[in-house]
This record gives sequence, structure tokens and C-alpha cells, in this order.
Amino acid sequence: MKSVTIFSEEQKQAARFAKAMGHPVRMYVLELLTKQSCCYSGDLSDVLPIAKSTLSQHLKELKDVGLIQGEIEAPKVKYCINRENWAKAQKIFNQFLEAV
Amino acid sequence: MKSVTIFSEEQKQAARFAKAMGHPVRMYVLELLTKQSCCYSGDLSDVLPIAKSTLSQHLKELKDVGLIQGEIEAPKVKYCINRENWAKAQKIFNQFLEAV
DNA sequence: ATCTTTGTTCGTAAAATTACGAACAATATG
DNA sequence: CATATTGTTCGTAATTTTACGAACAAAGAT
Repeated sequence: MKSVTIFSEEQKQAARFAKAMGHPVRMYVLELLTKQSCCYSGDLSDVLPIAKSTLSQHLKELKDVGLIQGEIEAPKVKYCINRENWAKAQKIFNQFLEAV
Repeated sequence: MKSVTIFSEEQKQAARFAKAMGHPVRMYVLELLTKQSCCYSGDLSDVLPIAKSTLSQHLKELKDVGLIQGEIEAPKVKYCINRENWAKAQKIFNQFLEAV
């Protein structure tokens, strides 16, 4: 795309969030974290049929977009929802979806 | 991914919807259609900084995932929200997002 | 019947995503 | 200190996505 001024910041943010949610593994992780407050990468690795490096990439994506956060609890990493940005996503999607 | 039985149908559906929403152009189209009931491809082509063939691809993606539907009104095509699937998306995302 | 308008399809190129295993880093444990 | 555990980073390959222009199809207008 040449320009980008056509899109509002909200639209771009919504697209970013949506894109991050657009993969079953990432959806799975998010949904788990909405249900159990936190988890360790290893818990996920045990149940998900992907290499740990791949999982790490997916978690990084979710972190980068701000939907989750990781806290080092050596040698593990504890992941949980980033509540601030989750609230943002809630607001954006509710507004958007309920408009019809 | 080798297996896929880990993911629920709802998760996969949510990921599919989210993926479709995961691009500014598609987000723009969806948001427009939530606000004005319908539009012609040409209206979008006028305002969006992309080739008409690219736009057509994006619209096809939204159609394929079921979020919009197109009706031929020759020589134009009228697009609008697919209400049935939109309701599905609402339900899935509300359930998912409100869980935190 | 020809031309115009509208949008899709096709072929293709560039970039991004998804995935893996190997190597590495950090820290706990023996 | 050596070793085991946990997860990230790196290099790489395969696939998918995004984008364009050219060609095409359908139908209305002249």
C-alpha cells in the first residue's frame, strides 16, 4: 500500500489485535489465559503439537502486540494477559462488533 | 502443525474470523459496512490506495470467511455484512473477550 | 454492434508468516 | 564446578499473504 492516512489509528490497532488473534495456537493461548490467570510456556509446550521454538515465536507475537505479558520466574517464564491492552481490545471490538 | 485436535471448533472459527479482520483494508471495509448497510466495490476503490484487483482479493477473503456477502447489481457488485455470520462472530468474540 | 463501465481472474513478484532443529543463555540443582 | 531445565534466538525452508497490471467477462449505454 502506498498511503495509509485513510485508516484511523483505531482501525489499525484493531487490525493488529485481530491479526495476532488470527492463528489457532495464539487463540488457544489467549483463551487459556482468560480462564486461568497465568501459565508457563512449558504447560503450553506439553499440550500443543508444535516445537518449542515455534511456540516461543507465537508468544512473542502476542507479547509484541501487547495482549499478553511474560514475567521471568527463572528458569521458567510466567505468562498472563496484559489487562490494560486487553481492555483496549475489548473496547475496540465491542464497539466494532455491536455496531450492526 | 502436525495435529489439530487440540483446538476446539470455536477456537478455529475465532482464529479464522480474526485473521480475516487482521488487515487495515479489510477492517476498513467491515467498519464501513457496519455504518452504512451496504456499499459498492467502486466506492471503496475510489478511497482506498490499492489496486482494484487487490481490493477484489480482500473482498473475496471477507466473503470466503463469511463476514460479508456480495450481490450482483450489474455491472456493479453490492456488498453488505453477512448478518448470520456476523452474529456468530459477535457471540464468539464477546464470550472470549469478556472472560477477563 | 461497438464501446464503456465495473469488477474478477490470472500470472507473477516481493514480503511476511509459520515451522523446525540446533545452538545458546540463564539459572537451578547435584 | 558440572549438569539439567527452561525458553529464546538463529538460520533456514516452505507456504501464505499482499500487491500489481494485464487480460477477461458481463452488462448497460450509444
